[in-house]
Amino acid sequence: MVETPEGPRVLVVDDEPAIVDVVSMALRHHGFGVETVGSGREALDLARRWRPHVMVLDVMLPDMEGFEVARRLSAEHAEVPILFLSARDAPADKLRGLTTGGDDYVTKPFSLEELIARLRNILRRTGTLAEASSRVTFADLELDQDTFEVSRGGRSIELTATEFRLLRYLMLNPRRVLTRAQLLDHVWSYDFGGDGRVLETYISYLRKKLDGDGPPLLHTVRGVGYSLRLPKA
Amino acid sequence: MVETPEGPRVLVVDDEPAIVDVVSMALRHHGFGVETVGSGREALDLARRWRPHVMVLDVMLPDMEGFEVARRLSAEHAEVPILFLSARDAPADKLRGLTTGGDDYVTKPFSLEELIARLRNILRRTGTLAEASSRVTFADLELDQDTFEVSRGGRSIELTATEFRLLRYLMLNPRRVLTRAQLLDHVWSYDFGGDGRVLETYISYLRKKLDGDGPPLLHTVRGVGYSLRLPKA
DNA sequence: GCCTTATCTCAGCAGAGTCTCAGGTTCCTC
DNA sequence: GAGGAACCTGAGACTCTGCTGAGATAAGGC
Repeated sequence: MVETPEGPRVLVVDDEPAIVDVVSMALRHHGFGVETVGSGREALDLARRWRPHVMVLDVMLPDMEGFEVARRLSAEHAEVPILFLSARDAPADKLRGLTTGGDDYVTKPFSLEELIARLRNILRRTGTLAEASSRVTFADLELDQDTFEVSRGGRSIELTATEFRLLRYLMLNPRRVLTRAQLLDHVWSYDFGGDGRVLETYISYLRKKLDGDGPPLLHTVRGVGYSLRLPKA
Repeated sequence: MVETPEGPRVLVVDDEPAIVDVVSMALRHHGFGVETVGSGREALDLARRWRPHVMVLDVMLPDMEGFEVARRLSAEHAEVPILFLSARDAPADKLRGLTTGGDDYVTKPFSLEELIARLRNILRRTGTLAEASSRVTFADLELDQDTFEVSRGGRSIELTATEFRLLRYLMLNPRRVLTRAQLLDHVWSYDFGGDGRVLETYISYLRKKLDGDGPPLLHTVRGVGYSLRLPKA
């Protein structure tokens, strides 16, 4: 009844259909096998039967807290690493202790880039994902997804959180032209409804910080989007 | 009752007959199997019975929003990747999030080239279209739809957005003579009402950029249109 | 609560891109 | 070869996109 997916199995648990939809679609697109449920009870049930590699779990569910789901699974020695989704005002003390286990959390609203990066992190730590490296490079650019360090030609560069997400997404898709919509979708939070011109502002910031010395790597493709590539010699 | 088509099955959903006609004709001509309906209810019905590989779906339908159609199919685990058609002034926040899931959108008025290119993209991503490459070649011409790079004989060529669409259409139909009307329809938006002589201007631009060195590939067929072919030796 | 930092909005500017037009050229028909 | 139609192309106008600095707003740290 439940098909066997190709990639790692992810169980998404949230009672908001909008969130479930956008998250599960993005994950499937990235090659994960996805199942979704809307309550703690169903989550427990499917976790036992389907044995997911990781869960994306809202902390506020209609029937019980997400932490309770985690506690019960742990009690029956059916541990699953969990990426918690929390509201912005969730009790910080509970989220704190999470990053020590194999678990992690993101606060709503989050960007899909963020979610997927953290999910991969968890799977890497638990050994499900072979790909061990958290470092991405392009030309003389280096970016480490664990330490959040970025450097160009050995010179360290300080980036803000948004700048980092933007650069990471570009570096994960080198040379490909990414449209405005793709960038806004992946780098900004899924419910970002504002002016698309933020993007231009951040491109400008990034350029100032990393194209300052050396040949420009961040190119505008007029009428389409942006792309990370080496200037032709 | 519904015939089995050769190519990928596309379900076109729009309540404007003009759009449905022009789109479905273009798709059939490109080897797609096409069915059309004019409302959300019919779309859901046919999607369940006919199992299309992809849907072209207007966001504004008489009985429900296109997003609602997508949501319902998703809810019953009958996901179909969707290319949304939206009015230019559609709420940006809803269109956001589409490029993440495997879905995509074009805003009206669109060019058929654009539509077909994005459709192919979706089918490539979902694995329906075997042809994995985003690169098109003809003679010593190369064109990459992901990076928007074009080169002739290894020498890189810079094209503007319109020049690129025009060349892509020609390269996807090598040796065939494309009429003025076909070119205007596919490369410009379907309701382009302006002077048909733009086409000549752009052909001229293209010639200057890519027939500069090497034998001319872009040929005029007087009274009919243009064609991409090797000059006979 | 205050200060700092990050994020987003806005508006003006510069310039690329698109389209129109007109004069010149090529090709075909008779 | 003359005439006309189709086509080519350079120049210019207009549009529209993208860049950037400055300020408003929100978030985070002390």
